[in-house]
Amino acid sequence: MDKTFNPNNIEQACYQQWEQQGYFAASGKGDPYCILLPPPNVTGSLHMGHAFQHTIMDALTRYHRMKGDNTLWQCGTDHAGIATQMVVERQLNAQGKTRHDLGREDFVKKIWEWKEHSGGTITSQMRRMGTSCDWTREAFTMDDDLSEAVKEVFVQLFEEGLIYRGQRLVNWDPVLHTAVSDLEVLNEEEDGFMWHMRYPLADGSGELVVATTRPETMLGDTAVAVHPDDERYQAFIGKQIKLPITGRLIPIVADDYVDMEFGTGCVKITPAHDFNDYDIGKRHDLEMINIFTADAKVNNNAPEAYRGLDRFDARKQIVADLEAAGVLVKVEPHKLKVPRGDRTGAVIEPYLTDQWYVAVESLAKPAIEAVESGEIKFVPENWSKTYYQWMYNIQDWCISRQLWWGHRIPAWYDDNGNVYVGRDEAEVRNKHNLSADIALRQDEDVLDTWFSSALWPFATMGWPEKTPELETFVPSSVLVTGFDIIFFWVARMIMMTKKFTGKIPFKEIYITGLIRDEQGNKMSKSKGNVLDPIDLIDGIELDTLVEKRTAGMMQPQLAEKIAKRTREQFPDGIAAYGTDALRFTFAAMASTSRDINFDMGRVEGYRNFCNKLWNASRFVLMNTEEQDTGKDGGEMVLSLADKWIWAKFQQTLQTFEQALGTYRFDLAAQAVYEFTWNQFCDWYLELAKPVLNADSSTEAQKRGTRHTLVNVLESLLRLMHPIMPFITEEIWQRVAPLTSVSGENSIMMQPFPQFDASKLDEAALADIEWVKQVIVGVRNIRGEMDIAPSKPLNVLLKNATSDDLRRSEDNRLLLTKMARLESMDILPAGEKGPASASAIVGEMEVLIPMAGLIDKDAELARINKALEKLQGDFNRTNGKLSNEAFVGKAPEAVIAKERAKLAEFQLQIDKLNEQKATIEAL
RNA sequence: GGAUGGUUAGCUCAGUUGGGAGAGCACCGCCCUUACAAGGCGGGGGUCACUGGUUCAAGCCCAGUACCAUCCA
Repeated sequence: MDKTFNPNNIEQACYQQWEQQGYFAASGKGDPYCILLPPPNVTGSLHMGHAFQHTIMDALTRYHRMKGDNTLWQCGTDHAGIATQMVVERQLNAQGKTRHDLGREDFVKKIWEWKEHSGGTITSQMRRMGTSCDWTREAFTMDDDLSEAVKEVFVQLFEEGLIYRGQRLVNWDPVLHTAVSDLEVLNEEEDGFMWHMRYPLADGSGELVVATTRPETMLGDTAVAVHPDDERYQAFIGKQIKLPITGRLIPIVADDYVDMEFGTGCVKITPAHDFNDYDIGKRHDLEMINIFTADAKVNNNAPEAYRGLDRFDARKQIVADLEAAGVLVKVEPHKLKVPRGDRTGAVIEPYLTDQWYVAVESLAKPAIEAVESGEIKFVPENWSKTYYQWMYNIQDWCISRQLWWGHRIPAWYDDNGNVYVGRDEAEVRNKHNLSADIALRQDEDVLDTWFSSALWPFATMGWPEKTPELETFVPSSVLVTGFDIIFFWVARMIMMTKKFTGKIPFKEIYITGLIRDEQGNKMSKSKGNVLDPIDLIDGIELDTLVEKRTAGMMQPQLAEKIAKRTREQFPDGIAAYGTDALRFTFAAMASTSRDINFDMGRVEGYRNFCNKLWNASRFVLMNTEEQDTGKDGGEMVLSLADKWIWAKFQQTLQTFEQALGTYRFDLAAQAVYEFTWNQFCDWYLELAKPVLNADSSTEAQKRGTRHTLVNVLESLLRLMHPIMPFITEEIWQRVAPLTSVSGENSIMMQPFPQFDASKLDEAALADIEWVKQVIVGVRNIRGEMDIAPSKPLNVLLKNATSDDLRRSEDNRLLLTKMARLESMDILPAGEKGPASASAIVGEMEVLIPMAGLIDKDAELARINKALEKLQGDFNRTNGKLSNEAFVGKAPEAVIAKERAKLAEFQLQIDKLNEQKATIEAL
């Protein structure tokens, strides 16, 4: 084995081996355990959030596979309508072309080509992460079978009247020329203005001043509204306004939507371009005047002077004209929420169009019940509130998109505008008796991406066919995902799966935190703070990293700043930490918090941890390979340390499994880290050395310790495997032959360690605790008294109890080696001993005579410091115990504990005082 | 405006029915001791955001305040 752990030598070959052996497929035996991969965008690449969630899913998958469950991790990718279409469109734009130059058919063909080309990016990156999903079942939302499912669902919902077509106000992206859902619109506060304009009454008897953030929409105003209780405007209600510029007559209506406090208390109403106004328009039966084209330019419903103007140019022009007409009262700076498309950043225009909708109310009900009844559980539980909040206020879902990439809506129109829905044109003709000479054309639109991903839990299992997978793996066990798609995806999966299978899609929903940069900022291209998980695995040179972060930016002016920051943050680029270290980092950071600030220091720390494990394994192998490890029998005597490390391992195993059961990967990671480094490496290996090296050890003792070394390590590797698959496999391959394990020749197919209560040896735990205390006590004095580690010491044990005597005798060799003792003698009872530096272990004192070794003042200072602390502890505890209220009301056990503490403090204080006196007398 | 979460060591974070404040990294001192300097041994460092309340006892429970963050309108 190399002296340092070198991850890239082992990972890839290891993975290929697993995949070729078909280890990732469900075994067909045991309880079903299934995880659905939230399908990543097919043309995307793996980001830190994916890497994080995939680590968790893989840890769960590997754990359950090793536990003997029939484990399936169903993977696949999403066609991601808008996102993918935009990627390919941008490529075309770079060549000076648009998708319209190609036409729909060729453009879609281009996207498929691009999908073939880049579709493997995510999956190959996933392989680098070590994900053990069943690639033979990999699905794609636009695959034929999944497309069939989409059609089937659409048709069935339509036939039940749950899908309908209607004209509504939608969020229109004027760049993409498509409707987008509420969830795809970001409302951010921006600086704008509030224009106050004077609207004269038609009869010339007065005027109203309305305030608006969008003066250009006045071209489509069809009313002015005031609050019915507003005393200022009572006389105006029912009168008419003569709109400036267009001269149209519009009514003044009363509606309690109007906020009397806001602006002037008069609101202009533009039903065709504002959601609130739309509702008011409906209530008052107002005319809806659409004044924009699909590009958000002024259309022919407006006066000629403005036609063809972009909406923002039109705004300038209108404001100027209003000013010229003397009806502009004032302009104030104003902060307002501006809706922008999450893809394009374009200001979203509320726009009247024909769209397809899913009536969700009847679907939402069972979906809400599934969570309320506890059939589906959110982890952490709190997220259910977010879910309810949305579900209780759920709106019909606009599912049509004016895109070319996606599942085309299975609806056909004849020349009279009749619409027919069916699985294909033939079915439609057949069903509706439409002869071949009647021209039908299919709807041009495609379905929202989330429509198909909502079917993921059952469509990937073969629905609408009745497959065994559908029977076995629906519901799946747990969905691991981010809170950002609870609405987009999680809720919709629950609705659709309930509707079409009658079952829930998953029993638990584990909501992970969001990975942010070390300062808590969201990672984004424009901030230039993205990390590519693969770069953490393989490492990357500074220049390459800078180039990567600044290439292809939407806002090139930021490039310089990003380059500078990157050079500051990573002056030497990023080291190659390997997959296991990265995975361990993710696990260790997976606490309950909703934001996870990614800290490079942690990755480095866990890379070191890998190295530690590697070297500990080297040590074990050096001492066991080609030696008798007792795997074929032979007499074995287990030392106290051997029994102790087995006991510690049981505790660790328990903690680990408990943590995993509650999705506390951070606690699980901490448990293995602590055991491996602080117990196994720091203590057990050191305690094992004397046994292995001493001439006094019997062959049975050596065999026992070798056996323990290999077998604890082998068990530990299996314990860690779900989190760190590669390094554990690599080491296991060398360690396993030294043990008597059987079965498949890969750690990932081995059983997970089983808790063994008989190995939880309490006596061994207590005894080694004592040994550690003695050793640490001596080291302590060495460290603080500047005694060279190499200097052997004579120690005296004072006031030793029978337990102390037994323990000191039984562990003489260990104590001598590990505390580096020249001698260890027992002070006869009652004897004071020489002036010494001392360590207290229970009732016993470990004395290191000062003569020639220890400075009087230094030891006095040390004692005083300890006394000070002890006195503080004593006073606090004493205060409690002298408080009648405490003694009267606190539980017995707590009082007893406090009394014991007090006695302990007193004992130590006495001993220290005694030492102090002795030393002072020198 | 409504909702949710956060505020603990220099940094990133744990703290599980309320009962002696923890980890990793960073920092300081000493060590190339035959697994590991990506290491070993030892050490320093915290009015647990603030104010009040409940309690014998509060980082933890309750109320309020401040700041930060996210979601919804």
